[in-house]
Amino acid sequence: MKKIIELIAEELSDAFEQAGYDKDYAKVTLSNRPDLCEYQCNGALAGAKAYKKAPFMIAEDVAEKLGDSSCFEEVSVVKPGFINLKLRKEYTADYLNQMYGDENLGLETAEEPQTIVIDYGGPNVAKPLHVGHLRSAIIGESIKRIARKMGHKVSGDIHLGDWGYQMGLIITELRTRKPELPYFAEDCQGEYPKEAPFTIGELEEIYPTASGKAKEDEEYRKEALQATFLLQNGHRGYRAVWKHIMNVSLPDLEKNYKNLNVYFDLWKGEADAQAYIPDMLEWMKRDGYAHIDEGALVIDVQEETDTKEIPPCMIQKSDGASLYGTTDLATLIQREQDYRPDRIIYVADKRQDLHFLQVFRAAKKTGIVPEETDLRFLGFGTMNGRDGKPFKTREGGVMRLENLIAEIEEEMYKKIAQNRTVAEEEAKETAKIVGLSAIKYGDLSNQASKDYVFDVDRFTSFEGNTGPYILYTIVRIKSILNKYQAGGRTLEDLKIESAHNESEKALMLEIIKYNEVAETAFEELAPHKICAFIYDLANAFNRFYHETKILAEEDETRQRSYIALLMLARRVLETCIDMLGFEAPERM
RNA sequence: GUCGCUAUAGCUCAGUUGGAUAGAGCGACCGCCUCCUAAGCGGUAGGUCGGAGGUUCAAAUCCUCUUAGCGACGCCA
Repeated sequence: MKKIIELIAEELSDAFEQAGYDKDYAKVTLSNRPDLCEYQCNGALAGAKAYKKAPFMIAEDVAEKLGDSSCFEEVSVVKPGFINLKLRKEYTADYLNQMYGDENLGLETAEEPQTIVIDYGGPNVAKPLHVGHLRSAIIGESIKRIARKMGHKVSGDIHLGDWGYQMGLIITELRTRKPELPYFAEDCQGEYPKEAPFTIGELEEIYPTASGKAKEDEEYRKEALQATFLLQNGHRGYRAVWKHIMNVSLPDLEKNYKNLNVYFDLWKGEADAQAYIPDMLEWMKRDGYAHIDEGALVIDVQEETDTKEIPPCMIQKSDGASLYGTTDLATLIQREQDYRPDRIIYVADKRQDLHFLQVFRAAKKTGIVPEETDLRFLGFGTMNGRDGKPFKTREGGVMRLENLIAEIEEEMYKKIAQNRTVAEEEAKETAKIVGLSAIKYGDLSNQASKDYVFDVDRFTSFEGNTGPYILYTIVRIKSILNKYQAGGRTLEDLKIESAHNESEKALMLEIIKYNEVAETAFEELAPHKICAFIYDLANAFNRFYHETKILAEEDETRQRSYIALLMLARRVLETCIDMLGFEAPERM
């Protein structure tokens, strides 16, 4: 379905042309004066200069041609030259009925679906997830769902940190504790045990211990670096330990992400890119893309139009080891081979901006990625505490993600228990669902690129612009629909009538924006626009709800129209929160 | 030092890509439950859009300068 704003713009285009003006001026926007109109066109103001004519006159010429349009109930021309438009109620109702009948709610999916890889999450294996991982997971998951809703072929790739120094640290610590293990015997040729020599709990303790030791003890650090080197160069025993670490760690990561309603299609990591590195380096050198500078192998990425100096992309350290950029480029080779993506979106901390600029340029320059491929970096800001500084525990440490989630759930549980008398089991389950909405909505309702303040009290509140408020609205709708059906009535063959009152019309005008909002959110990779939309929609619904007795309505046709409108509102809301990555409970 | 980002109500944030009277929520104050979930709804107060210039019929939005905060700047990821 065409967007409502397009349909209006088409009417205006025709009118501008008929009146003898360029139709490029017929741009329509949502009204910023809802007291005066619903939609507006400011084209007459813009065209005044070109036609050397008072904007008011242009507006009147256009308005005259709009006179017999079936869209508008009212077309008025105001002061300098605004064209103010009000939709006919029948026209709005008709559009809503079309939405109602469309399983995609009027959203036009991409005519040529793109293959998109979204690189997000980025946890380090063997290290517990902490709040620093939250934004990437939440934003990436939402972008993935939005892109998918738009009809694209999307793969979410977790891009594990599974090949670095932390692996060497763990191996070293394990070796210190249990030197007798076969992995550390130089001459072991046989099979290694299938069972891992540690549990996830131990693993999570081993890493910080080793990391701490390495900072204190230079010898230990060297040993860990050596272990890292050996692992990366095929040491049999270390590879086996690495495999164990992966086997123990991945299910735990999967479980934690599942708690966040985050699911990856691809569990690739840095280790998977290693195979491509030697050839890549060879090729870079042979074809003259890379050269040695200060002992390191680098690719120049400076461009003439740059206003500042862009340091080269480094792909090999002077000691021969690879780095971040190396792995990212090698990963691009792998993705190019496996998926030939039209677009790759990286969701990571905005401080990595320069790094990705370097990698993208290097990838394009060397032909690793074709020129037309859209490499996009979506950088997000820091999650701060209420003091405006990076989020910490009360003790000042890094907050583990599990603890944060548990804290929110606990908070939600208290509120639910306070307000409703439901069974323990259900209250717990609901607290989980509502708590997740609080965390995710709290994050996503801000522009991703900005820092934001994570305020537990505010996010878990049912008042104002929060996830719980949105869910509460959906639950209200569900409740009415359930009661309606309980009366033995069906939800079949419903039809939306023209609005019967102001608040109903306002609700309709909100619902109607859905397809445009979804499209914009995708184009701009901006989940916060969906949040703003559903908040407005929830407000409009709650006002309508407050003023309209639905179940007590005696006129059956009218009641069925209300019910249809509710169904539609509910579908739009649920589709939207699904794009944000959470869901609504049955009751709360 | 160079470059980038940010600055909007007491607090937390929007602002439809240059348009009319800059909007929400929270907090404060005032109303509304015999009625589908009051976890709701309505209202009042609260602003020199960091500052100064400029472009334009029109600037929170574009340009220049400036102040403050944060961040990035070759061998970490």
